[in-house]
Amino acid sequence: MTKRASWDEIKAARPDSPQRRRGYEKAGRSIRLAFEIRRLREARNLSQRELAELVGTTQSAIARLEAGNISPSLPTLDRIAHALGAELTVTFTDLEHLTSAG
Amino acid sequence: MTKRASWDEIKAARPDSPQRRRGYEKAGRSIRLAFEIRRLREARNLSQRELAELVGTTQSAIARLEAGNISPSLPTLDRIAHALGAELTVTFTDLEHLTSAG
DNA sequence: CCAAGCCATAGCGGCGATGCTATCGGCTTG
DNA sequence: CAAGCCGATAGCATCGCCGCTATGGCTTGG
Repeated sequence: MTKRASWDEIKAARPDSPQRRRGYEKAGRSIRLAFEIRRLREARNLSQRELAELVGTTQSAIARLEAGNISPSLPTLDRIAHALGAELTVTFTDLEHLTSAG
Repeated sequence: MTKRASWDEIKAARPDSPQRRRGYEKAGRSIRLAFEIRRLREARNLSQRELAELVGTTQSAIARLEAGNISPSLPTLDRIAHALGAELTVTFTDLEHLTSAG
């Protein structure tokens, strides 16, 4: 059975391999996160070195994150968030129930 | 200079190394994300194998994620979200401006 | 019983993120 | 100029996630 409803359409509408989106989406989010980290850090008047100490790493690691060229792991983001007095939130937003394909 | 305000207190109040929190926080979020993925997948009436195909991976990889024992990477979560018609959101919530230290 | 589909798990190789050291240029302060 | 702090970057080792194959247990249906 498996009444897949309109999911077969979605499958068909898939333009190219999912891997294509990888670099794209990933880069955008990384840059945004990098900005967020820097923003919060400077709001606290912390240097990269000081934040690194709070997080439990080194200055170079923080600089690398703020460069935005990589996709940080959730544990790393979590530790940084806590060190900055913030909270990391990761959520899935269901787009199907909103648009209902209309 | 660097008027660090009450941040020296936070430093001092830090009970143990940041690495201690690692496994703790990480596990909680991983389990929640695992649940979310499974919930969305079943809402679409997709098997692990079908979702794997949409994502561009294998059934075992999906099962591994839904097991919740690991901390998925953001690129992986992103691809899964898209395959499920959802959107991944990662944000920092600033807790300082809310509490203002009492 | 046998076949087919579902999910869980183990093992292995590859690769990206992380931790670390060291270095460099810029800026400020004596 | 010398000293000190700042941030960026390179190089390297290690760790963890990921992709993949293969297997086993479980249920459903002939």
